[in-house]
Amino acid sequence: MTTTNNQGKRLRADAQRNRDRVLAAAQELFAAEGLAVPLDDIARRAGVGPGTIYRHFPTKEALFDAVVSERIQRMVHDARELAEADDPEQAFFDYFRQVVEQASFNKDLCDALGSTGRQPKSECRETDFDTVLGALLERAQQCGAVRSNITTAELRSLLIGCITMHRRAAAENRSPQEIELILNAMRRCCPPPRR
Amino acid sequence: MTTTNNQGKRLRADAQRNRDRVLAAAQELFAAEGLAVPLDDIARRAGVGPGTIYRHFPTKEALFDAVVSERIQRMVHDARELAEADDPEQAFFDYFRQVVEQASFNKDLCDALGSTGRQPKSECRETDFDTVLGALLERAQQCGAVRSNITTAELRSLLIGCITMHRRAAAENRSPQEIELILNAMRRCCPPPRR
DNA sequence: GACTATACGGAACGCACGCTCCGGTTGTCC
DNA sequence: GGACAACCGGAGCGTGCGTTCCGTATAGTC
Repeated sequence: MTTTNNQGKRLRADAQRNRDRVLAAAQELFAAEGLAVPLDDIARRAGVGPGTIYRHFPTKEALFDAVVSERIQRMVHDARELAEADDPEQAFFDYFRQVVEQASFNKDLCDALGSTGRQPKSECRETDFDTVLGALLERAQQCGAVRSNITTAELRSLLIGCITMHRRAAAENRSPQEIELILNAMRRCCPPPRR
Repeated sequence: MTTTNNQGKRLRADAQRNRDRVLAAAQELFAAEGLAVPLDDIARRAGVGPGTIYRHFPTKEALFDAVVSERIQRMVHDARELAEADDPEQAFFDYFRQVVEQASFNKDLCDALGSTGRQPKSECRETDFDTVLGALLERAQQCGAVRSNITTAELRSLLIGCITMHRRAAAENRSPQEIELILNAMRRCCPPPRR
């Protein structure tokens, strides 16, 4: 993706190249370690000095937001596609599972979705995320697949809880069966026996 | 509680008093802010210099462990009492709710229970905690109140997930209804409608 | 009241990390 | 190919925090 500087002009070729490298390194390291990773590590991984990062992003948090925003945007895109699927039930549960798994392997998403305090830039992306999540939920509820007394706020909370559990299960090398329990609990009524 | 120094002798009166003050301040601040609170803050709150803390605890983490261990020990004690209650079902669910609520208001417990990496000293306390949790679970399962296909590891994961959700609900000023959903899901079969 | 081991406070050290600054380099345009 | 603007690397600054050190104060003992 080509980028423009603050005067609206195209970036010089080397600047664009370095910017891409920084973003790639940041994606990798933020995913692995979350916001806690030192900026110098990102610079080293990108083969770049720390100053170069600040040429492109005013602050470490801005870089983090850029990375997270893009990831969330991709998830929102997936949700929009699923929102038109034939089977609202499967769309809902597939998406839930998908987000849990993705966030479980991306510590940056955990940090971003989990924080109740707001990020400056990714806020709008998160609002989008809540919107599409609500849309998937509503459709699944209307067709009777999901309990009608679950709100979007509760769903998001359940999502974050499941992410926590999934990470925990992964750390303990066991399959996250307890998440199935919760998925079944969200269904309309009497879930079938679990195993 | 009177304490002895490393040679087994009783502490001097002022040392004992300061130690108590440090512990009290640490309990307060760790509960509010978790492990992240600066040690100098604890010292100031205790009306003591930083050096004094190090006279009693070799490291900040040791102080944290002391605080958390005591809190966990109290929870273990509660569980042991409940393990002999007449109604295993109520004992189980009461305890679950109680732990969730307590951890929700004590960030130090979140940090300790939530971390998959091990603490050096509180480890044994946590093992105790797993043991009593398992005992409560088993009794509730044997009397048919709780699904038989839930393991202790899964229960603990559910517990931590619920703590996450409870904190989130509290931050959003709503009642954590999604936790009731999970509690009902743990019951043997068809839960009654939620509201 | 004097003596000594014990304990205290707080200044200071070391380190990690976010961020800035500047002398040198490189792309771009004519 | 030369000139200029854009860009780069990395040394270094400021800050916050865990931890240590040492001159001073005080509890316990005779």
